[in-house]
Amino acid sequence: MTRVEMQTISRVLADPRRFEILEKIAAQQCAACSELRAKVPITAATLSHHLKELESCGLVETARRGKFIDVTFRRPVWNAYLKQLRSI
Amino acid sequence: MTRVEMQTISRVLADPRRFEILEKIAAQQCAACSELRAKVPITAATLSHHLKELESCGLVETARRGKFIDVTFRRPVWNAYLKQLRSI
DNA sequence: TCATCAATTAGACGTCCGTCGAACTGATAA
DNA sequence: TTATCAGTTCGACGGACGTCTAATTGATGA
Repeated sequence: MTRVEMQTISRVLADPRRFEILEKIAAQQCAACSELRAKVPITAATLSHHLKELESCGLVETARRGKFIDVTFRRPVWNAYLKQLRSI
Repeated sequence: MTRVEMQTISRVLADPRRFEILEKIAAQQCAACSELRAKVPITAATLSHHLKELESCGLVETARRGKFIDVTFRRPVWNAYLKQLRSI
C-alpha cells in the first residue's frame, strides 16, 4: 500500500459519521444504502457522497442489485492499512 | 479508549504533514522541535500547532529542556488506538 | 543587562469538505 | 406507458482547519 493510499484512507476515516457508516458496513456482510439510511440520520445525497469516498479509497465495494446498491467491506484493504499503521 | 478519543486521533492523523511529523517523532525516542523543523519544511508556528494537536489527542507528550522542547511518542496510546481499529 | 534564539500565540487568509435541496437517472411494478 | 422508488449528480452554503507573518514569551550566554 502506497503512501498516498494511506493518506487517502486516513482522510476518509477522519469524519466521524463516515467512520460510523464504515463500522455498520463492516458489521454485516452486505448492506443496502436504504438499510444504512435507516441507521444513520443523513440525507441520501450525503450518504451517497460518503460511500463514494469509502469506495474510492478501496475500503468498500459496491454492486447494483436492481434498484438497490449492496455495499461490502473490503477487509484485506483494511488489514493492509492496519499493518502499515502498526509499523510506525 | 472512548469513541471521542478515537475520533480525535483519526482527525489528527488525517493531515499528511502531521502524520509525517508523528512518524519522525516515533522513529527516535525523543525529538526537539528544531530537529523536526530541519526534517519537515514548515514554519515554527505551524509545527507548534501540529505538536499541540498531537499532544491534545494523547499521541505525544512534551517536556521543556531549557530553550528546547522534547517530544516523545506515547506508544501505549497508539497501541490502544490500533486495537480499537482492529475490532471493526 | 542585553542580544539572541526556541517556541508560542494571535490574527488573517484561503482552501477543503460535509451537508443539504433540487433535479436527474434508471429500475421495478401496476 | 406511467408512477414510484433507490440512488446519483449538481450547485451552493457554511464551518473547520492548515498555513503564514508578526508580535510575544521565556530562557541562555556574552
